[in-house]
Amino acid sequence: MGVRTLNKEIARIFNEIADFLEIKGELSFKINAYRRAAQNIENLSKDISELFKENKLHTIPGVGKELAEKIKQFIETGKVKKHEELKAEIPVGLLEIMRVPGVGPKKAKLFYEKLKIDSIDKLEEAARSHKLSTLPGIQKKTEENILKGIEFLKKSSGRIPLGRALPLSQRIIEYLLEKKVVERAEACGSIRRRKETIGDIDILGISSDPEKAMEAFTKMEIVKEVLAKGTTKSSVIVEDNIQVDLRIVDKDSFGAALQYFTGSKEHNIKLRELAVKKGLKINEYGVFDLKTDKKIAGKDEEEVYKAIGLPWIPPEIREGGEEIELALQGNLPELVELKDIKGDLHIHSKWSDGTASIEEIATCAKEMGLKYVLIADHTKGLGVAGGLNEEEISEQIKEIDSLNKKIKGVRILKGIEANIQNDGSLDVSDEVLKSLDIVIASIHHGFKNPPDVLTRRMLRAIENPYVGIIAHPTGRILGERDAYEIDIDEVMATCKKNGVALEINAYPLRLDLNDVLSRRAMEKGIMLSIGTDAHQIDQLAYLPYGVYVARRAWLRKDHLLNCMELDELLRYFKKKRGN
DNA sequence: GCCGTTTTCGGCCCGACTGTTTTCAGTCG
Repeated sequence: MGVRTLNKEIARIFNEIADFLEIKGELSFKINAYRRAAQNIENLSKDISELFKENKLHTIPGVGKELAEKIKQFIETGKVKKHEELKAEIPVGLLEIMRVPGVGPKKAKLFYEKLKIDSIDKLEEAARSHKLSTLPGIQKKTEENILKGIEFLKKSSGRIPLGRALPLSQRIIEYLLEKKVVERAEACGSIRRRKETIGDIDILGISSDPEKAMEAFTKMEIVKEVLAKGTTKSSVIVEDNIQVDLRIVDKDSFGAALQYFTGSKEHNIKLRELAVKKGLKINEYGVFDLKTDKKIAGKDEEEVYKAIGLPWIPPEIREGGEEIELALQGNLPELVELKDIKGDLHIHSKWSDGTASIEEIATCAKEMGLKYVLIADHTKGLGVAGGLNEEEISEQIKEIDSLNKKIKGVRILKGIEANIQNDGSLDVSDEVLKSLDIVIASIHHGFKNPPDVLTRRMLRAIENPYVGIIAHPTGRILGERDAYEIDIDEVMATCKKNGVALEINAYPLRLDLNDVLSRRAMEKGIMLSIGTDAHQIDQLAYLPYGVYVARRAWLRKDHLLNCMELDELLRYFKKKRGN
């Protein structure tokens, strides 16, 4: 199996084992052990097979003797014995049923044992014909809720990309502020942690009149359905079946609530364990002394972390990995910030399939406070995108030279997004590549090549001395296309050897490399490069999404090409080419 | 199933809401 999915696959199997064990009514601690290990494996920056080879599986938090054995089984045979046994014992349909909101392991088991329900269709049929309410503890209301839950599940498109959820949450917050029904509001949950996809939108607010806030929130134009409307909490469904929750808390508890609702769950559990050791208790209202029950913090987040002896931890790295241990030692890295970014290193103009002129791009970038932009249009191998031939590239270079004389304060860099062909060569001659400041190369076709062919193509491109950056290295598009099956570790090793950078493509549906792989690249000493891949002028605004990935990958500014000053950047690539 | 300057055995994070009850289990975040 290609390394790209191994960590995820093992995490998925452990989560599934946990689901099965829940149905069996196993001890919750055992179930949580599987879930904790799954979470840690998914966040692991290293490929798990590497740890296996080095006999270091036990260094993964939450992995002991038993789970290490199961990981070994999977790596060696592609299966986990216990998982297979559980699958034979319990129909997988029960896991599907548990995805219906309101149905957990207990109800799934009850429905299966009493009514032989092992699919969502059968569940729907049984609820409609009121067979469910013949069971103990189930009445009309539960049947109705289950039907609603099934409806929701069918309509919902799964997780929403951050690029959609974040702006939506910001619009809702602006609206609440404008209506003056909240004094302050923040999106929390995975939006605040800037995860690439979001389940639902959680907003936390302070208000002197919570009921008025609830009224305004549930009456928003975009609301399609009100799920619940209480005095301090309401839930609504807006366009595209996205659920939005608003909670109002006291000013004195805002920090504690923000911390609590930002998560992640794993991070919060570790935090609370640490608090208990210090004789404290954390909940969404504050930090309390266990003995006296006296509240000692809660107003803001800094205070909450400080109360348990920690510095404030950036939301992007609150995943329950090693951030708490490092914070305790005072060794948290200084994560890169948007203000550290000096340029956008991947932009298309109307010379190929973009819509903006180079002048418009440069002017906009200057307004954004950027010092440089890399124009990287497609090349002739990508006919559908109006890719440029050598002659056109030379003409574009002339235009950029003259624009650079005209526009001051921002430097337009000459680049190209060369197409990596089937044999790994580029569709542009070295002679032309030589005349450019920075060359990007990427794969745009033949994704389904066998993994070794794809990998070889990529390696050859990286070895081209003029190539500086590999764009969208895994080719995944959220909700549309999985990453291609390249051997990413071999790609990284070759990048390292040749001084080639890997891109964090900031286009919200790409975010490629993702957070986990960007971190792995950084740990291997590879430079990363943020590019918006903008095809329209307003898409230059995607730059922050690249920074979010970088922060989730624990990058500092010295890990990113974009944080170099212009002359430093140019020197870097001159040196790489050997002149 | 994991884990250890209190412990190699006995702990393991916290609270709200809902629907069903009549004190609570199940579900969720």
